[in-house]
Amino acid sequence: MADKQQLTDKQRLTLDFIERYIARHTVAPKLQEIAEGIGIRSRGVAHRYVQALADNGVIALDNGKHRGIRLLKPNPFRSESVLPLLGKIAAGKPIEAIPGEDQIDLQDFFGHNNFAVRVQGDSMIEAGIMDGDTVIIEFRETADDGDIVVALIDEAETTLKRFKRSHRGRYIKLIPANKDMEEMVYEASRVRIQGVLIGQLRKY
Amino acid sequence: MADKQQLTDKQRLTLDFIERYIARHTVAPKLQEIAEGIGIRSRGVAHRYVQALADNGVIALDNGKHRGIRLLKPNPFRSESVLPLLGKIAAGKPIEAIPGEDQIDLQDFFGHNNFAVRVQGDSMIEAGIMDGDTVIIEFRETADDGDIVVALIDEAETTLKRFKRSHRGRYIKLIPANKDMEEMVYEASRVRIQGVLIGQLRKY
DNA sequence: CATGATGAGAACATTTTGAGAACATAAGTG
DNA sequence: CACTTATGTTCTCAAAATGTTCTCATCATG
Repeated sequence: MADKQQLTDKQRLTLDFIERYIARHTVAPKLQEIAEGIGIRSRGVAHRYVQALADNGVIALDNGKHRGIRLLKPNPFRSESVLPLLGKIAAGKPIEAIPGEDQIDLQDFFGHNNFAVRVQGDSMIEAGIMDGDTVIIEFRETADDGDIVVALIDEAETTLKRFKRSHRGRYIKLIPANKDMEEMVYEASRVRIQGVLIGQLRKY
Repeated sequence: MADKQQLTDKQRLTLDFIERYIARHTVAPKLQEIAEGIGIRSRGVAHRYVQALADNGVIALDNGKHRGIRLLKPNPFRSESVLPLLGKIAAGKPIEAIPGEDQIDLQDFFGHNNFAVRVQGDSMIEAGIMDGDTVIIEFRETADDGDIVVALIDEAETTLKRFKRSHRGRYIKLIPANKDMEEMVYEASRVRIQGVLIGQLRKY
């Protein structure tokens, strides 16, 4: 039985790179990308390693096709959309799994009408949305009072604010979450909703 | 040819464009629009990609009809950990795919040693971490000064604070991000790092 | 010295991509 | 309806990108 143990260092590095690449991109890498990924320049050499892995039985090649590498074993780097949720912090005990609430699922973030926008500025800082954060927006043309929306004003300026109707819908208030800034009121016709905030995330 | 094939790069790009277009306009794009959207000039080439997608079964064509493309499946090729990042929203225009558009990849959140914790309390509110947020923690036993860590104090109490050594490492400061709260200093032996903050997210 | 792992890169084969002409049909207009 | 225009479809020609195979070279090791 062919085994990973029999691989040379570079072959293992190559396999590792391929697995990570697929986990990240969902498609296999090109030979050129593999070469760069393992620190060499030659496509030919990369191909030699790939061929060795195929001979070894850990991958299969779709002969001649671009990106024609398939993994034959489960990918240890595969992407998940759930994370273990280990309970509440500052609760006085070491962190432990809490029965009944055991996973956080980010599937909501990846709906088909969703997109991400990088936030600029501090206008929503009291809502915990800081400069540089990424917000997840669901594409919609309408919003309810209290929603945080991406609004296009006068077809010119885009902004992230809390949404509120006034004067029976003839006017729209866009309310920042920052006490140094003032809310703005526009005629409804000047404001177009581009999407509604459904999530926020930040990387450190 | 109706078999399930791997899509080529351009085919995937085409599918991606079509899905985004439909999400925004509710109708399918014309071939000319697809061509421009994926950066080519030839309607014929765009048609070739569309035909390939139809052969692959991810879309269906209303033969000959204008805008006669229907989506058949949720896109299995867009990674579940990737979202389009529309960065700057083009002034004066509806949100559109921007050439050179980037992606936000949540792959980082799903590492093997990561877990999620629900935050209780306001001790880190000035760092934009609010009550009810979920933080992503990488399991580690050590931290650098300035990291935000999950710390276990006296094997009894768990807390999320900014980490700082003092007195050459004999003491450890745990610093809240809330001016109403005070930083706390412990002997190093009383504090055990459980993990380091690498991300934060919130659902609305 | 013989051997094996490694790397560069040339040369070639095949796949993938692009342009655009030509035609057929759908959609719009009077 | 007749007519025009726009759009979808099919085709050929070509270029670019990628996979494959090869030779040559270096280095370490026994």
